[in-house]
Amino acid sequence: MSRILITSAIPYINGIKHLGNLVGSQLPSDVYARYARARGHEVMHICATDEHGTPAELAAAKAGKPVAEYCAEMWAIQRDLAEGFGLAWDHFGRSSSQRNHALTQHFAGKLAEAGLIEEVTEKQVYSHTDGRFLPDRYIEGTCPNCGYDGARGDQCENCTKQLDPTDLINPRSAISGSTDLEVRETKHLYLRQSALAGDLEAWIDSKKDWPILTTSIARKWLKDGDGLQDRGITRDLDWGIPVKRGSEDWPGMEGKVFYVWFDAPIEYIAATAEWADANGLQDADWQRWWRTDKGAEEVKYVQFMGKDNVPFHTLSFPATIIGSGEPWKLVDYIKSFNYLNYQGGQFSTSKGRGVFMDQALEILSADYWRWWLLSNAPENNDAEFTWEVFQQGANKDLADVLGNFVSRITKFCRSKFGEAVPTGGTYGEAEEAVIADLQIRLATYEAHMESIEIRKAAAELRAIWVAGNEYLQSAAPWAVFKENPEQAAAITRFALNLAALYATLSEPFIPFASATLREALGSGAKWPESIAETANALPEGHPFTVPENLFTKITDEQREEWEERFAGTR
RNA sequence: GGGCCUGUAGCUCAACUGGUUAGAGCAGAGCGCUCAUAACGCUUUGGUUGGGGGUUCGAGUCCCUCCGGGCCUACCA
Repeated sequence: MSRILITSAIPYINGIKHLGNLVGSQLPSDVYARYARARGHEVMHICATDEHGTPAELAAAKAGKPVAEYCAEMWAIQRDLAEGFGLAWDHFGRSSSQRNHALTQHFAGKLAEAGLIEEVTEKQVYSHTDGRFLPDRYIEGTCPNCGYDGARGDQCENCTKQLDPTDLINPRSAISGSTDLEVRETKHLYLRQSALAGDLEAWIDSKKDWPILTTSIARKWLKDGDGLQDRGITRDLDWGIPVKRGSEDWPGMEGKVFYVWFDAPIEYIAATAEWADANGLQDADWQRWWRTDKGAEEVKYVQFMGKDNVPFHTLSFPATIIGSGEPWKLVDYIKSFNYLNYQGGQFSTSKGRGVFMDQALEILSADYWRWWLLSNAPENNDAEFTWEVFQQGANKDLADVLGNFVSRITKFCRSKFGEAVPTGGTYGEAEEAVIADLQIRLATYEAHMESIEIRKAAAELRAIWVAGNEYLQSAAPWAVFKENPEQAAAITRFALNLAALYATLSEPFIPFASATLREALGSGAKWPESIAETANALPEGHPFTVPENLFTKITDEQREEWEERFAGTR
């Protein structure tokens, strides 16, 4: 048994996440964490909200609330939705926590000591009307290249030309529309990532088994143009972590905060400290996950994220860790995901396009979403959600293959033998063959889970479900019963034990249905050492109840209604 | 513009470092079963692997080129 630290990319605070966000990090990390726990590993599964930055301030302003209050409310909403989806992390933290304040300031101090922080005076656009500096993206105007009026300060969406805000003709604030702008000088801290480029490249090169999506993005940033660029790690904002050197003030940086991408990944560590605090534990209890001098050397650390997050996790955060000169844990494996598209376009938070977590739970229970999203996870390519494919997949896999298997065997048993595992008869060749087949499939399933091949694991799990229907069909206890009730009893007993096995094996993907099934059968959750031993896990005479149908089918009427309902914007 | 990924049956995807007649699931067709959520099982029809060229004894896999889709490009996060 080993110790596995698992983090999911932390969702931004400014709204409810859509299914694309969910399948890109939180859902696969949950499957992996549940699997690792089931196998008996000691697991720390961490997530949090990412709360700082301009969009959070704007969203709070739009909601008419102080930003701290807004974030607290949104954190609670996201926590509840995560619970609704069965996302079982050990702690769901907040990047605005005191723990993260202290750690972020600590890292900045260490980086400064190591000579990796540079102070740079630069010019930035300030909006008098908005009372704030504007990020390049929040400045709009006419593109000097193509004349498009909606060009942003970083790039023109129309002609794709890279721009500088001062290039724009008639620049205005994208927030208020105000043209009362001025260019001001402001001082910021830069992390000298360029000085660490060699270390980072060697480290990336040593990761032979990482997804190509992960390493190719990292290499692109390392090699492109002049190589890895230094990165500004401070901003002129109110909401954020005040810039300090450890616990000391930082002269000249008063009133500034750290950039959200500097403090967000540090929250993985801070959230683990928050976990210790919340559970009345000591610093040593979280440090054994994160400090290689305090036990974390033996920890396997796995991160889950969408591809847009990869540069920060392969380069910026490791630069912070390595640059600190302290023995912090570096990630061992980064699992990255492509995007899930919605009905031929993109999911979009800003445009309200697609299905959002709260809406998804309103219309169906979490397992439908978990199963379909995970068995179609965008691992090697962007994937596509359409209502028709979703309906087909969920109905076939969950209702017909798994749900109906449980239904047919429990109801058959009830009608012929009553609601207890029947006694009599013995297992023979047919059962041995199923055991042998499932033993191989189990090994394949475990191998896919361990290499975090989510789609393949799901396909193998489905094949394990199918084996139950195949067995029943060929063993035909309903026919055998007429001639040889003892033999029919053995067949039924074997099939009931398969159902119990399925409850255990399916738990990482569909925890709610798995729990329902375990409760109905009165079965345990212990991961099987061998299939043979599970064939009698439910002993003769063991009472059970027939569960409600685990999954009802999505009807054509429902599908059409939802297709209509979610066609526009929320 | 640059970089990366990608194009395989009607649909969604497989195919370890190039190696025998390119495989699954869904959808379609036929048969069977009647325990079950009109569910299940068996059989079966679908592919010049986007086009063209090249390397090789051998190419879905490597190279060139053309066509299509997607992402990233560092101050949204």
